[in-house]
This record gives sequence, structure tokens and C-alpha cells, in this order.
Amino acid sequence: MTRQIITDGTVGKALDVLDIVMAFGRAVRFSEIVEAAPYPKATLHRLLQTLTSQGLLAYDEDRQVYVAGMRLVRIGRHAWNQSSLAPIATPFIEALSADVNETVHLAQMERGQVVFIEKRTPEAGFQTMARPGRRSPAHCTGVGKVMLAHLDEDRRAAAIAAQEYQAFTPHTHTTESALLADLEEIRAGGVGYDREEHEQGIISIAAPIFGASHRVIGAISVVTSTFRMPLEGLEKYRPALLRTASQIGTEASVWPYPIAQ
Amino acid sequence: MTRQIITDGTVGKALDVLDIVMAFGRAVRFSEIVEAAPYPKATLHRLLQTLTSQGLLAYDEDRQVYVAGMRLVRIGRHAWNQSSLAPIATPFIEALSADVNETVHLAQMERGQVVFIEKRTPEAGFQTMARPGRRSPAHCTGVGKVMLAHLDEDRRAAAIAAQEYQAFTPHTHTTESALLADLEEIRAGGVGYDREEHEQGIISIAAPIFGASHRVIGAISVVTSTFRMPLEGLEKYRPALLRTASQIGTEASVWPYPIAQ
DNA sequence: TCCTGAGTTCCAAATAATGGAACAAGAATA
DNA sequence: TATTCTTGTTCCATTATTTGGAACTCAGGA
Repeated sequence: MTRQIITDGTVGKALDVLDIVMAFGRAVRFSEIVEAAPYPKATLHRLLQTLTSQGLLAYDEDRQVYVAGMRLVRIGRHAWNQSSLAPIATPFIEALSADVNETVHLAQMERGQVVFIEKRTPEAGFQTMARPGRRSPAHCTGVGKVMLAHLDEDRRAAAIAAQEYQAFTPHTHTTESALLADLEEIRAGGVGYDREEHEQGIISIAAPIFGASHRVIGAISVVTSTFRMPLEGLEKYRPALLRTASQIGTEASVWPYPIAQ
Repeated sequence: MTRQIITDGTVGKALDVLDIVMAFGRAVRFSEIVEAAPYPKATLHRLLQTLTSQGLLAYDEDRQVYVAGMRLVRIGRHAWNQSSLAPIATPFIEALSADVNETVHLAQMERGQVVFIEKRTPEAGFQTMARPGRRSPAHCTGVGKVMLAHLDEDRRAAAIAAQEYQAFTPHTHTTESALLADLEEIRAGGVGYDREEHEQGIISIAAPIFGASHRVIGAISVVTSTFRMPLEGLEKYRPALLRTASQIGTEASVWPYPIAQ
């Protein structure tokens, strides 16, 4: 039973276009989308019309640009409440962040990639690349690796296959075997580390969140910079981190949160 | 040039199913969706597979239920930041709510219906039906009516045609002519009122938010109950309400927010 | 006036979606 | 253990939609 490599027909293409438009992060013209998308002009035009007519995109006739539509905002908010850990995890994350006086990230997994769901920075904190709603590769982030490490066989195989091993820093794992060795270590140690693998100077310690049936549904991490402390310094956050992850998992297990995949 | 009444093909159907699943507001079984959706079992099954494979839905094998997927959460959050007025309007709304010591709603329009984007309730406030991400009819809400009132001809005609005139209370407008008369009054007066038209005992005063080119992009309202004051009492909030709406509009006009429709 | 680039429309060929019916897999009952 | 019911999945010939090269429209220069 192999995974479909197919495009899911028109729906897949339409969502692909939606992702491309969203990736701009701003209002975009038709011609910009034509350049970025692998579809002929006529096809793309029809897809955009469909998306607009469905309310996933909105078209500003004055400026001739496409932006995200209100239906997307509404459905997304709904999904946020139902399927993201944010509503239940936020108080725990705030407490942890205040406790350790460092930035805390909450993430979940979307088809082998990490989605940052919530982020809490204490007063006088510094900014990381992660922003709620942003997506990052799993192979080079603490939260990504702990989720990968605790997936079941099938899901892990699929997620590993989806990794692209882009090297963001000299410390990024660039081969499957290096990643697998790290995952093994994470399973043994209970927590995972980001050793400046995504951003130079940024390190973190991450723990998985387990929902019902002991399945991974997310991860949290304490993030800091090498200017504040060496990697070993993160070790002291381990108990509080694991406790918080466990608390969130307990709260979450009464409701079917999406299993990481 | 008449509006399409078509279904937008497979994409439209898939999104229709998505809306149906989301409307449950909880994890749902296949059989429940079959009952609620106007599609044959086989077709629905394929649509759900597509949505799941695309990450808009997630399937929990243990409990055999569908929930919103992480891709939806991610895209939705993105849309929220880009196209909802929430990020820029929140501070103004908080200030207004604190100022008048009443609940304040922020709404935008999706194809003739009202989407509640943000809500601010002061300490010791009471709860209304509106919740961020929820959708309500436009014909019976203060925010809905002010947006309808200030749409341009074409959009208003389309939005009016989409109204269903469901009677929620004895005060709800149940005919197009009654609604049109109210809209006329709103254009003359600058603000709109909800006279217990959606919920018994709940009243509000609402003002439109104008973006670039003086087009309606949203609305805000001060909401209270008849236990606290009569309809006329809302009058005293008019200056603060209009000032806040204008401030939000000014902030918003540097970015192409979706025009109400 | 002619050109250029951006966006839109056309339509026959290629492709995907449809859905009734048969099938599989548990769970409940005899 | 056999039987039935309930729930979910798969098949495939028919039907409908999507595709995309090319032609077209339109506005703004040169």
C-alpha cells in the first residue's frame, strides 16, 4: 500500500496555486503568479477564478492583485480552535516561558514539515525566524526532529522521504543517515536538540507532546542563542520542558487532535 | 455579465464538504458526513480522501473521525495575518471596549454573510453568540447591515440576493424591502442598529470601516443587552465608535484588504 | 498609428469525476 | 459458530470537466 504520488486532480492544483499565492506573503499580480506556478496561463487563470469565486482568494480590482479571502480566514480560525494545540497549550507555554525566561515554541507537523503554532517570547527576548503560521523543514529543527523520532514506522518513513536536507548552516544534517542517527539518540534521551542547524547561533531543546494512544501530536521547545549560553546550558530546562509537554498532552488527550504526519 | 451560479467543479464540491465537516464543530465520522452532505457515498469518500491527502482534513484511524488538518491551520493563520483586520484593529478595539465598558465586535464580509473576526468583552461582560471565526447572516446584525449599506451597486445586489431572511426573533427583517429601508436609513445616519434582530435582548450600534478608495472592508459594533440600557442608550457611543472605525480604516488603507462582498 | 505586454476567452482533444452496485470488515445478535 | 447488520471501501463504464495552444481584447506608451 504505497502513498499516492498523484496530484489529487483539480483540487490539488487549486490548493497548490493557493500555497504559491500565500507564499508571497503579500498581494500579488496575475503575472507574478504565472511566473511562480507550473501551469499555463489559461489554466492558472481558471484556477484563480475558481479560488476567488469560492472565497479562498479575493481580487482587488483597483490594484489588480490577489490576496487571501475571507472564507480562508474563517475556516482557518475554525481549524485553529479545533485542531491546533494553541488554545489549550497557551497557558502552559506562557508559564514555561516565564519560568525559564526564554522563548518557547509550540509546533505541529504537516506532511513532514513543521508548522509553528504558537510562540512565547519573554520580555527582552530576541526574535527567531519562527512565526506562528510559518512552516519550516523538520530535519533541522528541534521540534521537527522530536516529532519525527516518535512517529510510528509508516508515518516516519513517509515523513523522512519528504525531507529535502537543505543545508541552512554548517551544522545542518544533510544526509538521511545523519538524521536517522540523531533520531535514534532522541528516542534514547527523551529530548532533542537544535545545534544551530537552522539558524546560526540559535539553539534549542525540544520535547514531544503525546496525545491519546501515545501518539505524537506536537512538540514544544525552549529556544535561546549561543550568546546567552552554550548548548549544555539547555540541559537545565529539561525537567520543566518535559513536565510542560506532559501537561499539554494530558489536556489534549480528551480530544482527537491530528496525529503528526 | 451575470454571476456564475455554477458549483466551480470539483474544487467547489470539495470545499463544500470541508464546510460541512467544519460546521459540526467537532470530530465527525464518515456516516455523519454522508447524512449531511448532498453527495453519494462513493463520491463523498473520494472527496474526503482528497481533502485528507491534501492536509485540509486529518483522519484519526483510532477513533475513525475526521478533523481539520494542519494545512488548514497554517494557511488560515497566514490568511488571518494578511487579510483579516484583526492584527491592526485589535488595539483600537481594546481601547474602545475599555472606554465604553461594553463588548465590541469586529466583522468582515464573506459572500453576503458576516464573519466575526475579533471580539472584546470587558471584565464582567456577558457572552453573545458571536465568536471569532463564526459566520452569521448579514440581514439581522448591526455589522452586517452597515456593510451591506455601503457596498457598491453590484456587490450589494449580489449580497442582497444571498440573504435568506431567516427570522431569529420577532424583530428580524423578513423581507427584502424592510431590509432595504433599513439600509437607506443607515446610509443617511452613518451608523446601523441591531434592534434585537438576531438575539432576543441583544442590541448594538455599528459603524463601517472604509479602506482604500472609500470601499467597505469591515465593520465594528458596540454590543449590549436591553437589561443594561434601552436602544437609545447606545447613541452615546456613536462618537467613539465612529472615531475608532475611522482610525482602523486609516491604518488599513496602506494595504489591500479584501473588499466586502 | 503601431507596438508591446498583461490579461482574457475559445474550443476540440485529453483527462478526470461520477455513482450504482458489488464487496470487505467488524460488531452485534441468534 | 453462523447470521445479520452496520459501516466503510473499491470497481469501472459512462459522463462531464479540465486542459492549454492560440487567438483575442485592451490600455498605455513610442
